[in-house]
Amino acid sequence: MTAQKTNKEGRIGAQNRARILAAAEQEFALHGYNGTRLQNVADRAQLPKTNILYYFKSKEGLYLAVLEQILTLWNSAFDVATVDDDPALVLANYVAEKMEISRTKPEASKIYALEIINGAPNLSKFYKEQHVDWMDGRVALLQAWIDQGKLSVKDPYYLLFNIWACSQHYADFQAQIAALRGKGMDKQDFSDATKALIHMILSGCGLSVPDKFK
Amino acid sequence: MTAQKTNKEGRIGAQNRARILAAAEQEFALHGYNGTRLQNVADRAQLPKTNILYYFKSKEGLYLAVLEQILTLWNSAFDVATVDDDPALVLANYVAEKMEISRTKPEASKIYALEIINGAPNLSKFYKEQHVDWMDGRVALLQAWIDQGKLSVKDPYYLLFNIWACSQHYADFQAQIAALRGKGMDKQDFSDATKALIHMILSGCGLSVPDKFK
DNA sequence: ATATAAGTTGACCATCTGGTCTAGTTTTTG
DNA sequence: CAAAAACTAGACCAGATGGTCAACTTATAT
Repeated sequence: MTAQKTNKEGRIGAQNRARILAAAEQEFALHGYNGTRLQNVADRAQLPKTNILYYFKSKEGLYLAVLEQILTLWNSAFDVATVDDDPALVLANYVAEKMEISRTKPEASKIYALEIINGAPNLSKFYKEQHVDWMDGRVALLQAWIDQGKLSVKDPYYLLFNIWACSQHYADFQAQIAALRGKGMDKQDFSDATKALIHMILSGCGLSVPDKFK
Repeated sequence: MTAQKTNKEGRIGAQNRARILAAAEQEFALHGYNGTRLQNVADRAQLPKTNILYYFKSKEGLYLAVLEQILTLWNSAFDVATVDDDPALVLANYVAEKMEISRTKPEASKIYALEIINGAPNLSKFYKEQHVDWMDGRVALLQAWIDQGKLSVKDPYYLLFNIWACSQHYADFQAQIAALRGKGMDKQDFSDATKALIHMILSGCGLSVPDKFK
């Protein structure tokens, strides 16, 4: 071997990639995959369109990169909770985390929603299997709490679905929410909505709300 | 004036319109507005593409017709509930209605969700105003129940948002739900999910579940 | 310093797709 | 039975858009 391969990506490259990814996230969230124009992504990133194709092989490649970045957001303390933890605290924290993502990263939530609504054609088999494994583990944990009499729900699946549904709704449907309320949700509104949601979820499980979330 | 204008639409026309609308609903739900090809709608409706443009002036016209049809689904007994009605019964019925729509008309829910996620660019000003009026009225009703001590929630808005979020989730995210459960939701599963949701919603409001929904 | 890799850029193309045009056929109506 | 309206349908086009190409400039490493 002769000269060692350089890092294959200079500082400029890393910076531009990030710029493009951020711009693409906005555009995909706003217009969906098919509605997004590479030219618009380029304009938003203030780079010529050709550069996007230089860094990402194709529109699909760009989308997959955005999607991959989004999936890392889903990580949570709930992932590693055990049967010895307090269900009320764990669930309340999980809801609060989810709501915080909806507040700070609504674009990510929207892109994910669009992907699922369209039948998840671009989520890798690997991710799907991993997600099923995660779900199995969390359902088992919830079931253990149920068996211990710490949690009162019939089916753990529906509990998780409802948590996701409500928390993501505040990101995905923000246009409707703002229209119906007459104003957008500010930080305080999110705090109130989070408390309301935690109250509802925990009440439904026969748990009382920890002071921290009252 | 000479001959009176005929009905402007024969029997064939009405039938074809319905066929096209049904096909378009499927396609729009599956691929979104931009991802939908008129040719695919035509194939699904088993009609030549040109016919679609004949009955609906343009792709946008077709989409608007589909959307309009969908909005009529949203009508509910809750719309006309009064302060003298029983909150538990009214809310439980409302949730059950919403879940039934998710079960029987998931495409409609998906198209609506796609529309809102993208900022509701095609919902008419008229519809939006009407929706705000509806919301104001329903919020007032909920507030009246709260004032009477029949209902225990801090903010009626979040209650309604959470009801919509959960019920629509079972339609919009059916791909994810089926993947995580290992099988799709059948009628019995929907019945269970509906009971779980009603239990959660009513618990969160300090209401007990009517026998009918247990 | 200079060679090599990384990054930039405008010109250009192939294809796809919504929509038009025209010419015809069927249905309805008086 | 005509005449008019409703409906069918293939051929075709204009514009948009993802993507390629080749030439160029800048950065990096020895």
